[in-house]
Amino acid sequence: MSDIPSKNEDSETGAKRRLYESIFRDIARDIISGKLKAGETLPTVPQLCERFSVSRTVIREALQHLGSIGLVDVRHGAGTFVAGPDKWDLLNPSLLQFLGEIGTIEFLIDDLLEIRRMFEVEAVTLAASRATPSDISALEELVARMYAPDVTPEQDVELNLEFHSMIVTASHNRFLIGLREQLRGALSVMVSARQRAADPELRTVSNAMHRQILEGIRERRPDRARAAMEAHVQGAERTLSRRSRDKPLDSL
Amino acid sequence: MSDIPSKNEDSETGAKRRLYESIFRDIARDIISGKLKAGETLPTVPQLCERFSVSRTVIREALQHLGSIGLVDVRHGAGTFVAGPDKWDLLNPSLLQFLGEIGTIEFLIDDLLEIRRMFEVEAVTLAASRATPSDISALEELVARMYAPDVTPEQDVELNLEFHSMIVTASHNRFLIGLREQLRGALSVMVSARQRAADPELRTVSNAMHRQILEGIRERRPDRARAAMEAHVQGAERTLSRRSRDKPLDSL
DNA sequence: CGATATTTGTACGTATGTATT
DNA sequence: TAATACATACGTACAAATATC
Repeated sequence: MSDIPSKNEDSETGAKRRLYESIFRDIARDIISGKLKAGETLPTVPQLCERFSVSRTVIREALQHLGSIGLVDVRHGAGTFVAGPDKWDLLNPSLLQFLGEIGTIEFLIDDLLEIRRMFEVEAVTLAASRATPSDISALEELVARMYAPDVTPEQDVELNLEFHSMIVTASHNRFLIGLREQLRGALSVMVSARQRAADPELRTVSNAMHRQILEGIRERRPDRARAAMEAHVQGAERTLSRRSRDKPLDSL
Repeated sequence: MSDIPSKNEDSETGAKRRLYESIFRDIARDIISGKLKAGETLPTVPQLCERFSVSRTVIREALQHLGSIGLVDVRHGAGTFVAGPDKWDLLNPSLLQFLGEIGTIEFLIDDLLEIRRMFEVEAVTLAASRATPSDISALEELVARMYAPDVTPEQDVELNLEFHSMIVTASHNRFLIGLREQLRGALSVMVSARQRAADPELRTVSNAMHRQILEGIRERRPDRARAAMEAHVQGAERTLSRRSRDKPLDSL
């Protein structure tokens, strides 16, 4: 035991702290990419220990995480089995991130757009009847920043996510706020995808809509805020939806 | 080491398998009940090891779980701090169960009703445009069972939850289905509460509404299904809401 | 500011229990 | 029944973050 680094770092990606993570990612990759097929069994825990040169503790942790997002089914006494896509927990941010990195999320786009529409529209309806003065001034400040001329595309994505996040906060529904955390990864994937797919001029249109939404909230007119949000989300649907199109978007 | 039972069982409740669970529950109880106040520090890990006579592994697991539902904040190098209610993860089923057992969930009822309304209404709208013949026949069979004269209150709760669960399945939106799992605990709490609070005659009214919802789905009329679900959920809101009432419900 | 003590984090190896085959 | 495989818990060692003097 002499050449073990004092800090666990991946030489390529840098910044990896937990040993189980790289193992988790390795196996997850193989499952998502289809290299490991549903129903197959993984090697036994001692075999995995040897292959990855780690202790049972680490392998157990990796398998637990894989199990918690539905990629494998660990059965006491029997073995660890690869699970099919229907068992995957699509709400899990790390799984979504993998799907974005490795495979494709195209097959989820329409489901995502739907859930986004209902979530955002309901949130803004509540926000328009409940936002506090401090909620509103925070939103105003954010919208002002969106209008700045020197906003980079990355910043624009960030500001967009922040805008929608603030509206959920302003809904003052604690479950909605909890669900926002669950959906954060999914929404993030979509906002980025839209920006890649859309015209550069989109930002002007989008900002105008943000302002309308804000007006609806500020004037405490839930119907107006709701309608503005519906229009806004429909814009994303037009850009990204696969269901309502004949031709596929190859820019996605 | 002679009188240690070969299986970890709680003599009272029976069926407890993991050592960390009882510790987790002990501490969670003290936090939810207010015995431990926000900002206080828990004993150090070695102290907890001694107090509960278990190893670090077990204490660590208990603290991790407490942290994952937001009851404590474990800070590397500093200690473990009790978190305030605003940090609690209300979507977590075990936390909700605790709140039901120990404290009260009254303060959450209105938030719950709102989230339920939006969730159910949107789900049924999608279901009405997408339900497959097998979805529909499963719903029909379930509604028929609801009309049986000898349904116990417990069965009625179960059938209700199953009805709503099936509608989500029939929406064929994979994220909605994922969220259903997240919300299952919360919805369950509410359906039970309603049954306790409502008139016995409610079941007749409620069943009629279930039938209307089913009709809307079967006829592929999203608007009709949506309206029926809205009426149905408003019934629950009338029974349970605290926001729209002057007098508190003492039957809750 | 720096040295030191305290506290949590990670990983190891091992022993034993329990479910499945 | 026996063999296999996962599950739980223990104790230890060292690393890393924080607090304190």
